[in-house]
Amino acid sequence: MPKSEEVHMCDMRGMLSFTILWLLSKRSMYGQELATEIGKRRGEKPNPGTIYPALKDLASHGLIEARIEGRNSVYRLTEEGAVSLAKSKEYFERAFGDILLESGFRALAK
Amino acid sequence: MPKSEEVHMCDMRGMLSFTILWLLSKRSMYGQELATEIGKRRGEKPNPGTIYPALKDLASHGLIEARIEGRNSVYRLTEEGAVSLAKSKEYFERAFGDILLESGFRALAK
DNA sequence: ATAGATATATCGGACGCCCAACATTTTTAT
DNA sequence: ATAAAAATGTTGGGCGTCCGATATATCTAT
Repeated sequence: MPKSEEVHMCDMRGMLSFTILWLLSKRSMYGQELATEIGKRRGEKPNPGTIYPALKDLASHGLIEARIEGRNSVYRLTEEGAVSLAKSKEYFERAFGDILLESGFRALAK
Repeated sequence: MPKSEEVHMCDMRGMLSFTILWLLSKRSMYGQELATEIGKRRGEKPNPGTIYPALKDLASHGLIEARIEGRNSVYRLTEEGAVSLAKSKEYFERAFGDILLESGFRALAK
């Protein structure tokens, strides 16, 4: 939460929450699914103590919503979450786009 | 500093330090130059209380080095810093590449 | 020489991420 | 029924980022 109020994310903190919102924009998932997906990107699966508080926080801000399904809490992106994600993506692209674009990565972007 | 020791960065924290290393890989700069450059990417220039501790920390880990020039401390990337940056870039590309690649951003990557 | 601008630096408090450890509940296998 | 596995959740401590406030030193005008 920078000074520009309404946007819950992101400064250079908030990358986990950003990733969660992005993943949920692809499809609804429950906690461990999310953790596994993040693990693929990071190399290591985040611990329960990392993922669940983040989900709780995002839900408390109305950016995601849970629906219980047996032993799973399946999360979906809310309208508000989609707006937040769009803004965060803008920020993210401006802040890191050129870093990502250089060198070997350019090839993948063809 | 994840569990994989030797790498000082990055998890999903460390984006500021990552950006600093990357900027210094382009050219040596002093603190306020770095802050201005980061400000272009972020929208707002980080405060002294953000930038200087980060520089101090990076220097204490041997990733950057200062040389005093009048009223400026000009920082340059060390060998060790270049190695750290390369690893961080790998991590970063794997963790966020596909997020950056989608939508409007793909056009810029031609 | 003095004033203002620029750069460096530290402090305190807040917050998001991170892990290891521990605890509980629910499903699945035996 | 009982054990194992899977998923959720909390706690405690540490770290990196972040800001606003405060302070000091150094250049640059006047």
